[in-house]
Amino acid sequence: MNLDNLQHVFEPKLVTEMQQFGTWQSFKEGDLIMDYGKYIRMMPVILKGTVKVLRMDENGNEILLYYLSSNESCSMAYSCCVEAKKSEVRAIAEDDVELIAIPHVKLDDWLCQYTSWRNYIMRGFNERFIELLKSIESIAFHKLDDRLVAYLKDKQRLTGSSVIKASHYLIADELATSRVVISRLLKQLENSKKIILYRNEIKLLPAFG
Amino acid sequence: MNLDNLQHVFEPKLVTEMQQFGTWQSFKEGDLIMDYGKYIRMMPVILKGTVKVLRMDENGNEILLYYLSSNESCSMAYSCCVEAKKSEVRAIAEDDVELIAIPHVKLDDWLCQYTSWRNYIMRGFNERFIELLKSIESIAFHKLDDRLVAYLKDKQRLTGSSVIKASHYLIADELATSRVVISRLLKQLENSKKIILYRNEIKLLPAFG
DNA sequence: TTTGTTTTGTAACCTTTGTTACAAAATGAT
DNA sequence: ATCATTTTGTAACAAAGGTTACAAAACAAA
Repeated sequence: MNLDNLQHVFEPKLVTEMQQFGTWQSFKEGDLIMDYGKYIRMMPVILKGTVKVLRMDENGNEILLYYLSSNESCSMAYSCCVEAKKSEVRAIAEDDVELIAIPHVKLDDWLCQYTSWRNYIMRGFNERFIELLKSIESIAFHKLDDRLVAYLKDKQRLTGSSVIKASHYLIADELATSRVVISRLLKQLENSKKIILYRNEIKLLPAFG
Repeated sequence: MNLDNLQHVFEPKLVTEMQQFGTWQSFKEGDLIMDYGKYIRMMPVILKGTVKVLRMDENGNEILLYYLSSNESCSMAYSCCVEAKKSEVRAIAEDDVELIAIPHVKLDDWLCQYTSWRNYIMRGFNERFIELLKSIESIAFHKLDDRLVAYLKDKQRLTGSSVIKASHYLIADELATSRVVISRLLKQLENSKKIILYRNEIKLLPAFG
């Protein structure tokens, strides 16, 4: 079990407790980690990989909320745990993911005992709030072309690669629009020499910024 | 100081501490309670009235995030407190507002000491997350006419009155669109006998739903 | 009343986004 | 190779929302 990263964030005693009481889980790319309506009894702390968090409405429209990477936690899960609420979001493994699921009894104990844990949790809440605010800003104030560019940059940052593997259909889904619209906008970007399009692949050129 | 409501939520000992360590503040309609970039050192617990929480982007576009009423807290403030962050939102008194501002040293103490406080805080986080998710859903998946209707219903519920006092301009601002568009949609609603328009006033008719 | 300000109504037009439909290209399976 | 499936390209059109411009109405102040 790879707990190296945790050592940098939490005190040794807490890391030991996490090993003791947490459940280690691993997921393959595309695996469903959490789904709408499922009861939440554990809070995940991500050790490795990236988790995609989505929101769907009644009509099946889905939109990307944010990504969680190593040492980040799903804060929403935490606040749900306390009252054993159902999930309001869907979480999918973006690549291979390892995490520790912390049972909710420990969550409260640690909050009192470990300052590092309390800070971690509060920082998580804050970061998640800001992500959601950014998401709202993006949808409310920016046009699709800007949002698409931001989306591609996000992927680039996240994967560390300038080659993005995704179909137009997937992108359309995550930006809550239609495939034709995305194809159109991508083609514009290609025409202005900022990207090159392949099947299931988009190469970001230097001019992309 | 009106702490009656608090008695129903928190144990007496905690209410006493809140009186002792909290700072009582009152605001008139329209007063600025919190603004972008200001440092947050206290967490407000609302005793009376309604607070409007807004988000603005770089270009000055503003959008309504949610309302906070009695016994609700600005959870975002909490998570900011811990690391003395700057505010990411603006909060305005929708009507006359009374609140207690809790200094952040006490926040942590109470988290350990009082289960009622911990639950209150976690419930707050959860409710705020859900509000933001709803907001995202609304913007991403619903057309303006639906959003406008939802907005009016919200105001109705909040004020307990079927007469909404607001200019088209204000509504446009809070829905992040332009005045002309709102006037157009309101006129449609009037034509279909669901509302009646006056200056600075919108009367919701029974047919409004 | 007169004047200035705010609010609302409306038309005309433009841009962005969404929809439908169909073809071509790439890929995978048999 | 042949066939089916997935992905992408593109055109044509529809709808929603944004913008500009101007006038009328309501209101406030002098």
